[in-house]
Amino acid sequence: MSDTKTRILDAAEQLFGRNGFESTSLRAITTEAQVNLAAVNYHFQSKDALIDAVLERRIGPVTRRRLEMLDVAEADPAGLTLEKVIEAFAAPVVEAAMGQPGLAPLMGRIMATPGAFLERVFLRYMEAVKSRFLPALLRSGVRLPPEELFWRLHFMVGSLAHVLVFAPVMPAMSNGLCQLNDGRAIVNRLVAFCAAGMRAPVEQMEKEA
Amino acid sequence: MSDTKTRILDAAEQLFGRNGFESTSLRAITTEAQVNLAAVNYHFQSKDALIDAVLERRIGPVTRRRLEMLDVAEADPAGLTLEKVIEAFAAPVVEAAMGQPGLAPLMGRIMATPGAFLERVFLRYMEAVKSRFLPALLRSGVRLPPEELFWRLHFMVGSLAHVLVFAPVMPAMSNGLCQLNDGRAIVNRLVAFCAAGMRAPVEQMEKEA
DNA sequence: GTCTATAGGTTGATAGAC
DNA sequence: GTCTATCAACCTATAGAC
Repeated sequence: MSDTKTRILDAAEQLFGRNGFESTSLRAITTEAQVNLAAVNYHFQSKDALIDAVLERRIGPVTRRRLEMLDVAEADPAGLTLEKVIEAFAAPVVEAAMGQPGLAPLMGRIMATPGAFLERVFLRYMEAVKSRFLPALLRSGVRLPPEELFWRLHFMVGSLAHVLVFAPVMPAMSNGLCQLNDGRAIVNRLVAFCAAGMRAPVEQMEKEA
Repeated sequence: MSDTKTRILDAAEQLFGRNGFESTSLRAITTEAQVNLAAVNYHFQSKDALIDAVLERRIGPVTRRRLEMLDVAEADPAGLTLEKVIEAFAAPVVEAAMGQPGLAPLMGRIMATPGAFLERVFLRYMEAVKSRFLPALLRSGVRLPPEELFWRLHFMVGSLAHVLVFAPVMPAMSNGLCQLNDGRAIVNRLVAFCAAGMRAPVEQMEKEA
C-alpha cells in the first residue's frame, strides 16, 4: 500500500496543510514523496485533481463518522443533549486530525478557507452535514431565532477550525501549556465552550433612532 | 491622497484578503490599481515589504483602539465585566473590517494563518495585546486553570477570525439570513457567545487507567 | 516618478524513450 | 509505470530611457 500514488497523497497532504494549496508546488510534493515529477500527472491528471483526491481521502470518513455519531445520539431522543450534537460534529474531525500528524492544518484549512476549494468540499460533503445537524440542534432543545442560530453555528465552526489550523504550533504558542496528545480532552473543552455559547441568552437589539 | 502608493496599498489589501499573499501576484495588484508594474518595486522595495506595509496600515490603528477600549473599561474596576473585555478585543477589528469593504478577509487571514506572516504580526502587535488582555480577563472575574483559559481564548480568537474571513460570503452562505451592515450587532452576538463560553463550568478530566 | 524591456527563476503539464 | 527533457506561461525584480 506504500506505492507511488499513496506516497504522493501523503506528501501532498502534509504540504498542503503546512503551506496551502497554491503555495505548494508539484515539485515540492514529488521531492518529499521521493517520486518522479511526472508521476503526479500520470496517477492524477492535474494538480487540481490531486487536491480533490487529497481531500476526498480524508473527508469522506470524517463525514460518515459525524453522521454515525449523530445517529447514535438521536437514537435516544430523550437523552439528546446539545453537548452530544456538538460532540458528534467536532469529535470525528479532531480525532482524525490528531491521529495523523500533519493532517490537522489541512482539515482546518478546508474549514477556514472560503472560495473555490471550500465550495468544492462544502457542496459535496457539508450539505449533508448541515441538513442533519441543524434539525438535531433544534431537537436537542436549542431555541434561538434562525439568524442567531446561524451566527452561533458560525462561531462554533470558527473555534473548531482555529484549533485544527493552529494545532502544530499550539504547544509552542502556549509555552507548553496546551498539548495535543489527548484529542478527547480538546473535544471536551470545545464542547463545553460551544454548548455554553449556544445557551447564552439572546441579546436584545436596540432600536435604531 | 489617491496617489500611486495608496492605490497600490488599496488594491493589495483587497487581493491579499481575497486570494492570500502568495497567490496574489504583483501583476494582479498593479492591474487592479491601474499603475505600472515597476511602481511596486519603486515605492516599496519588494513584495514582502509591500505585505508589511499593507498590514502595518491597518493593524496599528486596530491595536491602539483595542488598548484604548480596554483602558476605558479598566478605569472603573468595579464595573469591569467579562463582556467589556471581550468587546474591547473584538469590536475594533470588526468595526474596522466592516467599515472598509474587502478588509475583513485580510484581517481574518492574519489571525487565522500560522507561519511567517502571523509571527511577523504577532510579535509586533499581538504581544502587547496579549500582555494586557490576559490580566484584564482575570481581573474581570474569570477563574480558570491557566491551561483552560488559554484554550478558551484560542476558541474565542477562532470565532472572531472565522467571522472576518467569511464576511464576504456570509450573506450568500446563510441564504440572506445573516447580513453584515451592522457591525455592532455582530460584536454583540460574538460577545454574548464567547462570554458564555468563558463562563462554562470546567469539565472534570477523567483519570487515565 | 513613471515607463519599457528584460533578466533569471519557478511553475504546471506533456512528449517520448525505456 | 517510471524516467529525462523540455515547453510555454507565469513570477519577482531590476536596469535604464524619459
